[in-house]
Amino acid sequence: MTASSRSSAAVEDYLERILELMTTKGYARVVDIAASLQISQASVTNMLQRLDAEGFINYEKYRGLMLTESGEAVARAIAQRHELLTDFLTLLGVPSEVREHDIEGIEHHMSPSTLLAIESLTMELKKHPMLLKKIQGAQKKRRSRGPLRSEE
Amino acid sequence: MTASSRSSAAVEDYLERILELMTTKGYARVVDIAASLQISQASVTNMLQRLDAEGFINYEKYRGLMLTESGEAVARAIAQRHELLTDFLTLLGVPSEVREHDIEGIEHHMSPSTLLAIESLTMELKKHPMLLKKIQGAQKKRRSRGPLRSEE
DNA sequence: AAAAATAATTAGCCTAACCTAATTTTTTGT
DNA sequence: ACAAAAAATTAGGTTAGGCTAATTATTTTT
Ligand SMILES: [Mn+2]
Ligand SMILES: [Mn+2]
Ligand SMILES: [Mn+2]
Ligand SMILES: [Mn+2]
Repeated sequence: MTASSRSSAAVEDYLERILELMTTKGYARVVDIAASLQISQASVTNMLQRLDAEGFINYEKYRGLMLTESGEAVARAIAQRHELLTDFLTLLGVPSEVREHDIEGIEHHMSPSTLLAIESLTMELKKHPMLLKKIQGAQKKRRSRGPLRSEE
Repeated sequence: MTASSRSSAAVEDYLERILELMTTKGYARVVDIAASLQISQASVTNMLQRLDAEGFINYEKYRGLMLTESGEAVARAIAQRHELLTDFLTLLGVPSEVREHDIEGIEHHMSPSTLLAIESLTMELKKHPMLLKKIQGAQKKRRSRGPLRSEE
């Protein structure tokens, strides 16, 4: 922890994706990150310079990047948070595309307290499959009956 | 629904707060909105012009504003979404300050599917107080034992 | 060893949301 | 009715995080 402290949503998304690319492909070039985040290469270059300046990666022009110790730790925490949320919403039966889209947004706004609560809840729900069935059933019903609004 | 369609987080927060002020105080002046959102009056004026242009409010310079039919409908939906999340996280025992802070962020990133799932879950959880006790208990334990990290 | 293709960088713009300072309008107190 | 205070607006920034087009560096193909 050298300086700043609070990371933006964008920084978190970059770090998360870099770690994922490193893990799955073994490297994370500008062009890979750009494709994966659906962002221009120019924007990626720009952010990499910033991540380097903030000590999350070691970055050498044209030569590539490595996560620093600190950067990797942060990235792993971000990935874990994302996984917990995936776990939770999957359990509830949220369809995977919308689920992942929502998680990409909400993950940046969850404090440790809230995450802990959801973790406890997730663990408990896994022990009660009947309850989960009921919850999923309730959704189907309400989805088919009224699409939105009303009841006031 | 005149034109654009997707509202930003900022727009949603303004509409939500305007409705709340209207409800609790009977009016929402620039100065009230500014104080409530902790934002400068200049920024509020700016946003009000935009909300008027987008058809969410009727706004007359120096004279005040009213939510349009459409603006009020949107604001009510936003408020309801916020309430659902408050209900849910309260049930889980997330402390109120952190809870409200988190909700202010995440509420803008939840699709109808996810909200429906959480609504079903919340209803079900309310029927099982023992389960809630267990969840809250689990959090206390993990909070006191390891503050963060480790276990790998 | 070139030439061509691919990857990366730089330069210059853009927009959303904020801000402060200055100005104008409205409301309030005497 | 007028001065003072409060509220609102305008003018002119700033910052984050995107973009495209042009340029430069690296890698691959012939
Ligand atoms: Mn994300
Ligand atoms: Mn994520
Ligand atoms: Mn909010
Ligand atoms: Mn809210």
